[in-house]
Amino acid sequence: MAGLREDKKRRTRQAIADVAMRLFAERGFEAVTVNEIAEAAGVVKVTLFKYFPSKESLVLHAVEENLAGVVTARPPGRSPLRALREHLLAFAAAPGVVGDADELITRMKVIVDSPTLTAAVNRLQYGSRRALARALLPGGGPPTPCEARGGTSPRSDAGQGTPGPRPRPAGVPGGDADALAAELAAAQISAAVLTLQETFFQRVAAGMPPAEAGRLLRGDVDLAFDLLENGLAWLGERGTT
Amino acid sequence: MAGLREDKKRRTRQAIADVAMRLFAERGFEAVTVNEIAEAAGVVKVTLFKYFPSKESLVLHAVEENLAGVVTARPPGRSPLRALREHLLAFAAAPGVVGDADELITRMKVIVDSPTLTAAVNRLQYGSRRALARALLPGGGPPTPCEARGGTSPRSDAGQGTPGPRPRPAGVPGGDADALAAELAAAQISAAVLTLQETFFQRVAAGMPPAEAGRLLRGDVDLAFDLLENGLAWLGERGTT
DNA sequence: CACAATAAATGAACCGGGTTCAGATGCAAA
DNA sequence: TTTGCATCTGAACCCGGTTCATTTATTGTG
Repeated sequence: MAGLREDKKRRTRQAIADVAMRLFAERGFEAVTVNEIAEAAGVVKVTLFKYFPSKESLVLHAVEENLAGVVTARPPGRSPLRALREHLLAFAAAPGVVGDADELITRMKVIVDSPTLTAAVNRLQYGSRRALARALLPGGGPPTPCEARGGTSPRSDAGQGTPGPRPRPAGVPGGDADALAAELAAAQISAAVLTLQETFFQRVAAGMPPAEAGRLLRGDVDLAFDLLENGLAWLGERGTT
Repeated sequence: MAGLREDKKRRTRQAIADVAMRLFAERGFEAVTVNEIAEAAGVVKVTLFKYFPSKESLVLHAVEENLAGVVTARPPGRSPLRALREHLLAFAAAPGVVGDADELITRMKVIVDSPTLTAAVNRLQYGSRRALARALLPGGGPPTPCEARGGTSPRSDAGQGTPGPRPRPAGVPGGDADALAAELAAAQISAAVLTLQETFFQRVAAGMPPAEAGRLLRGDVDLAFDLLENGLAWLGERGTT
């Protein structure tokens, strides 16, 4: 109970992560081998892999967004998009919530500078995207308080403009069209969020203080969600042409 | 010119690719080692890697979409979204354009069944997305008839004028908002296209004949691009929710 | 306090993807 | 035929990651 053991484990884990970040910051992610990290941390490779499942996880262990949770946990009556927008705005208001600023900066620098890590971030996003798709489906969000029952049935063609997934593909059961629409929406949303993250990361990695980057992020979030809500029809008539 | 050498190279390459696909189809991508492939193809590992840069490229050597090209090559007056939609519809009309159907089916089965390969497809999409972002920027598409500026690099223009989307984030130079809007649009578009590809892949991998899958794809493309153009505002009022 | 039971760390071998290098082989032009 | 060059080969190597048997603690119990 005293946790003399637990404590040592915690400290070992922290030591590994710290020395890894230090080496990555000095020489770049790809130029450091896990053996070096382990040796510098006073352990052996196999021990390192007992604490972290992969080399990438040494950097990304804390970097994960779960959009699906935000959607399923939203208060009743709030649209998924609005919930997500507010979630991101909240993050923008307090970007340094985890760890201190300097460490955040170096971490983002390391990520942005390493193709392996950016690819890994992409991969994480892929997972969160599929979860989001399920959360967007009526039956998908398990413990959602609102919304009792959802037929696989159609959406109400709510008048204005050209709303949602209108023309049901012929010959496909309704559920499939719904599922595809949810998948497409999730893909668009998480792609937009990833882009916001990247922009934020790059600003911070370039030396901008997190608070300032957060302020800029606020505007970017609004831009992104306006695009998501209103569509890209403007793409035809760009200003300068 | 006779190319006795070239010919042998071509046949060797084809032999490697063929035997690799056969083994992958039999036992799955991850369960086959490159050594096995090389041996079965009558070469050695090093030779294999001279023909294909990676194990993944044995499957994905032909699978690549270039959306940026479609956008920059569009006829004048056509919006990028319309050009892309028509490009995908054209593909849907003739899905078996490359290779024969059976080979297409097994290849997609292999891809869909392998997490490594789906991740690789994702990674490819990341590349094409950044190219698309550049193509969507006014100065980005080099051979665009209109606005043939010789702008070398992205960052040059301090353009003024109303950006596509409405509210310019305060305190941000115009070029950045434009760039971000292009990046966001590209992210949304290529995410949607990837989703369409995945749906198509999965249908074909499940045994649906490519022509039939193409027919379904047509409806999906329209759904996806309607969503892209008109936005996701409908997400709030899902039908029977 | 001593003594198991248990958890964790170690070293060393192994695997698979990918690269490097010196040397063998063989087409091709002179 | 000779020379030159591209290609193939074998074998060693690197790195991320895993397996396994063994050792070294820590903890809970008699």
